[in-house]
Amino acid sequence: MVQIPKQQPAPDPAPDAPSPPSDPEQRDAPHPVPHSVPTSADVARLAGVSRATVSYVLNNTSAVRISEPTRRRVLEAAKELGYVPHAAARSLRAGHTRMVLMPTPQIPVGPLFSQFFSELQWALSRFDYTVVQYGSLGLTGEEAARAWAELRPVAVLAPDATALGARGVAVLKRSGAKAVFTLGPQRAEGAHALLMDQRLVGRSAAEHLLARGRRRIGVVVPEEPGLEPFARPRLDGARAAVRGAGAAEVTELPLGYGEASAARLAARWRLLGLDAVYAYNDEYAMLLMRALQDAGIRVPDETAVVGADDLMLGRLLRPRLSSVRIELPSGRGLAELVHRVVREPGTRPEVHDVLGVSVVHRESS
Amino acid sequence: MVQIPKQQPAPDPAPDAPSPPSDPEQRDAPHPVPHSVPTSADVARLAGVSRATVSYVLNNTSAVRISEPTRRRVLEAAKELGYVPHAAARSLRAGHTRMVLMPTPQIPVGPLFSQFFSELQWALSRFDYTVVQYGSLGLTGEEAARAWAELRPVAVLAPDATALGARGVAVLKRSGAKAVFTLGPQRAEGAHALLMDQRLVGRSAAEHLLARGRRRIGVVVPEEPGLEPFARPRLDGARAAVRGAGAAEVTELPLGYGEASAARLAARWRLLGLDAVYAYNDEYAMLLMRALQDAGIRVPDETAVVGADDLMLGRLLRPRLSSVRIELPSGRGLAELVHRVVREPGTRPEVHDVLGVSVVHRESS
DNA sequence: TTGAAAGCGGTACCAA
DNA sequence: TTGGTACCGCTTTCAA
Repeated sequence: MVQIPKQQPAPDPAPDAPSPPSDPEQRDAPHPVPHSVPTSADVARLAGVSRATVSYVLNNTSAVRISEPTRRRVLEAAKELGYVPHAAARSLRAGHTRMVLMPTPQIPVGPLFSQFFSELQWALSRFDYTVVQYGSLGLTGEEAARAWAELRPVAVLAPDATALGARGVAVLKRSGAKAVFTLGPQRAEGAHALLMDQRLVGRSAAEHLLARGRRRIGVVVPEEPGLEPFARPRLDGARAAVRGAGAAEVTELPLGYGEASAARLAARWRLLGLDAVYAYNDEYAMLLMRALQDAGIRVPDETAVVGADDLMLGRLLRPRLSSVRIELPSGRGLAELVHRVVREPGTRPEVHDVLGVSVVHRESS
Repeated sequence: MVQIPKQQPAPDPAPDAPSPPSDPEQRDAPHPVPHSVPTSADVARLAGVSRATVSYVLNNTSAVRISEPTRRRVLEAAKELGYVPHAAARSLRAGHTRMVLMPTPQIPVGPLFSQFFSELQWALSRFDYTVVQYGSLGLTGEEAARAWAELRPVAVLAPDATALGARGVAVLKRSGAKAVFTLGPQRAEGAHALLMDQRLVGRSAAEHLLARGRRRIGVVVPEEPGLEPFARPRLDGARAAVRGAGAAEVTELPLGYGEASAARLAARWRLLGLDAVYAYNDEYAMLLMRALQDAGIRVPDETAVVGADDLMLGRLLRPRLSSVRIELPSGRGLAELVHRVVREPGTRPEVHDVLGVSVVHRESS
């Protein structure tokens, strides 16, 4: 094992002596003194100035000019003590934060969304916002909202699987949030929405299959819980597309993410009498396509297969997997939108339809 | 395009107006006021009690018994106002937080780590910690540490691609962090480490190939930046394994994540004279294996292929992909460790080697 | 150019 | 059982 060099906790540098008689259990500390955290008062003391001056210097307050020598003394003192301002104290005083809170999505996100989120984060930080992801873990809409509201974020971007309801939105707004957005397949009353209408995905896939002359279309619905907010609308979208086309129909196909489940489905495939399948996304599509082939079903001759997300890996199977390519909005655009709403909190909630879809036709369909 | 129901922003369902009958100088508000955020003082006023009492009731303070009628009045007032406590104020007063800060990893994480993280988050919340992911975006170790320290987290779990140095660790500790962990392939002076030694992965893969009688082993190193902290040690691990075996050698193979790059590599494959390749992870392995097959190289006869991460998708190719299965520690275990260190901040930094690896032999090797 | 002091929203001690 | 009040760390008038 690696050797850990010994570590001696620095002795309390500022003995805080002037503590009034009222400093009882502060002394409960055992041996290795927990070394109290330096405050701006400590910096002031060390630099021989007032706390006000420290604040002026450290914030480059433009309304006040501090002499160069003083400035330098303060800066040195701060560095010497390793002073770091206390964000909570600051925002308490300021009466607002620059925090954009984004509850952690409950379901594992793919590379597409990761990329989008990372871009968004970067763009928001250009506007001087601090992006924080907060795990809410199984709290219902309103409870979750209350937990988030305690942090007094200036904006909340909620992946709406959390089912933030109208109530939740209200809680957040009352707590001072200037902008509340949902971000996903559903929307919430009172909140702005970046609506990612998953029906478009299913619709697009189904239309593609119809255009290829297929009529009896299966739609895979993952059995994994948590995927439902995505899977259900995709199925609905496919249904809607087919409804417009005469003599075509949709069959719902539950499928678990594993070879066994796929094999089971493939085994009864011919009984289903389908000539095409849209398989939720590329992973399920790859899984199913392989199982079909193993069961002797010819793709795409007997059954066409199409997935979604246009993963690179889908191109590696033979036949290459057709897929619905999904495009999310630019993080930059969303950041600007958030910024605008924050500055004009009055604006009525808008719904932005942000999902771009297009079919990438390859060999499987 | 699916029609988005034309959006009429529902008239504010709760017309904020009806401030309760008893609401004294709250009336300073002009028109449809931005309606200032209710504080515990507002609750106290509405309930006709002191702020202290409000605090007692809302926190179920056990040292103090509040009469049932008072209790109820306070609770009602709080609900009526939609009161949510201000976390910053609370922690300012308390002198500490229960926040566990986890800087967002810079590189996209796979399902393995996502799962681990989600479990960890859940387990920490059982200990009443609040897990927060904070995007630091391109700050160097010490700057990043300062930014994190402003939040005064009680613990920091840093995916160490952020290169949190000894300095960064010191900054965090001075700011009051009781536990600082790195979490990944490297470690930092002064911090506890959950060392995920990636060399094990490469070593394991190479040993497997050697055991299968292969001698001239290629190791794929992704060209994507950001993967280096993982890729480099994996390569080193493979080198180390081979060094022990006589007459074997390792060839480094840069590869970009795309078919073109893979095809290029495959085209010159026979010139390389390799009889096996360990391809960083399953995605790169799948990519390369397909390219090799397309170039007429027989897998595993001519060249054995092994990946890592044991993705489900790897089982769908033919031959099925052999892979190094990686096991991360249980989130529960780590949560307990964090909790322990928080309670005993004196404990010297320990290095825990947490990566479990095992080869899953399938058909590609 | 600098300092004194009020106060942001809670909590917890002490008195009533 | 309740209320008064002194803080926590920081910013920002207002005076000096």
